[in-house]
Amino acid sequence: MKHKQVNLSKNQLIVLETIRKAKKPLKAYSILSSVKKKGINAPPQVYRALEKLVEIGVIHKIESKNAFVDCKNSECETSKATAFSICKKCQKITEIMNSKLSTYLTNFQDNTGMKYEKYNLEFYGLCKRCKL
Amino acid sequence: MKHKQVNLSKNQLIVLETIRKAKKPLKAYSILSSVKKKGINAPPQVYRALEKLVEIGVIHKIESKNAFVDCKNSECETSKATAFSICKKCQKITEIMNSKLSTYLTNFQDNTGMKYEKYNLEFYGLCKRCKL
DNA sequence: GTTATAATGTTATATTATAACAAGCGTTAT
DNA sequence: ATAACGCTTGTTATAATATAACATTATAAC
Repeated sequence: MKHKQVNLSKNQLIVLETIRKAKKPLKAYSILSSVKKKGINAPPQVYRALEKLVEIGVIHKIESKNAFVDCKNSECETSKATAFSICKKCQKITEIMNSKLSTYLTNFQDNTGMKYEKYNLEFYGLCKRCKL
Repeated sequence: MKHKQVNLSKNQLIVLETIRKAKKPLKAYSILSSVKKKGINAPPQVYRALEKLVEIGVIHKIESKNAFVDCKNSECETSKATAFSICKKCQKITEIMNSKLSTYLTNFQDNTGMKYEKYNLEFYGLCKRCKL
């Protein structure tokens, strides 16, 4: 399943391309400084684009870092079920795509009677390289 | 198992008590304004206390809200394995204590070779009351 | 008691995010 | 065609969150 086809605005496309080209999660103000030359001048323009892109699921926010990555998961139509691993040392962030995990969490029910619609999971640790 | 016994400083105790008395997660600056009358004057004093309290696991940070709650889980010695449910409507936040979930996540291994030491999971949805 | 070390206090500022309003733009009702 | 409306984008200003840098005070080591 491909990403939902949406007509993205000019600013949304610029921000999305910037995030896609980056090798690591980008912060909003870092995006802003990258796109000033393309006519995006002010924070609200970036934050609005980010909000829309998160909403449609083509990017995700790493909450504990206030940073944004593009979604590598072609199954991911919306940002409803996200999981990341974050290396505490090199800060490398990887989206975890594991269908057993997502099935488990999507179906998780506790005893409070709450209906979960969305989750975000962030694992921290040392990546393969940094473990050495 | 009880919380690790640590000698908390005066500021740490004041901040902890403030969070414990609150019925919902508190933001750092809201804590600051509550504790000004007790001699805590500036953000770094609050943030340092919060950092220590998170480290020893007596409070947790709700990353997607930048807010802090006290840990209700007597098993929770450090903030290594945390899960919350967040009502999108009333913002009520509850710590999920479910040993099957925590066992599952603590033992989770993906194929990247990363050793996970810690995780934080946040579920969003509608609580029992707000569903009606 | 003096020196080193760590903890706390203070000032200033950096970083992240949004409110509020203005300008543009497409739709449609006349 | 154009006025009136709603929606998106641009702009200015400021709010909210967090930390750097340095000063002071307390604690420990000798």
